[in-house]
Amino acid sequence: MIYSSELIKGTLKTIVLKMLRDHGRMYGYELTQRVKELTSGKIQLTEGALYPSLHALEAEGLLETETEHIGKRVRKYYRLNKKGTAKSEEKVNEFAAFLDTMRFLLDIKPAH
Amino acid sequence: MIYSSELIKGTLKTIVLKMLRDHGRMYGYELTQRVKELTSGKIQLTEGALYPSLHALEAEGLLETETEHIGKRVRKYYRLNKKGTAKSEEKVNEFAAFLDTMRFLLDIKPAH
DNA sequence: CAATTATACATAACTTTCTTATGTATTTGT
DNA sequence: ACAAATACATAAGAAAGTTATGTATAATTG
Repeated sequence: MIYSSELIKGTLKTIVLKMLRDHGRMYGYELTQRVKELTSGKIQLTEGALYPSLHALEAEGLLETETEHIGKRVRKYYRLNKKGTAKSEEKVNEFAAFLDTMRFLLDIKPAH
Repeated sequence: MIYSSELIKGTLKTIVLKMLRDHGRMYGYELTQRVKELTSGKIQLTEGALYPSLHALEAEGLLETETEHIGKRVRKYYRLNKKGTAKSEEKVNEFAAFLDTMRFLLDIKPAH
């Protein structure tokens, strides 16, 4: 089952920031693949959502970029800066608290 | 802390369907208050989101309504029908699975 | 007892954040 | 050779909220 996209909505930036915190520098396509792998295909980031989101995070001053040439192809790597690292922690913590509240509200049993 | 609204986005219908499954019939304002209470104010449903959402659920054939007059004021009660009850269970289960996936992806420790 | 706050509904304009579609181009696998 | 995968980007449209506004009645409080 791929989650209905309305659930993903609002969590994309959090996912990206966490992935970058864990893996150091990453490029867009890599992010889509890594998340797909880690979730057994249950969460699939679309490029139409991801690239604008990366641009937005960069514009917010959370990411640094470096471009690399792989053969004739261009690859754009993103990396968290200090502000981005702090934001990443903040976002994940906020989401964790949200999870807790929702688990209580919806009476969801903790996953063993 | 009130959760940034982007997180709530996509969960409103799930919350409403679950509340109705637990409490039987409820009216809109009551829903806002009940959710606020249960979450210690951390989730506050706005009327601008809730009423259209209730109308949509009704249009989807998941809810039955009855109007009651309290003094001179009108109150519109909503109740799950059979289809709505099934949908409520489905939505909560889907959200529970999503939570699990996100907990893994974001490496969030289970709450106590 | 006048004024504020709470109760109770509804809708419209706007914003955010996705999806879907489209475009370009290179590299790899069959 | 052709298809699929890699790799970026943007634009049109949809979904689902927020904020603002509107209408009323009931309860509370200085």
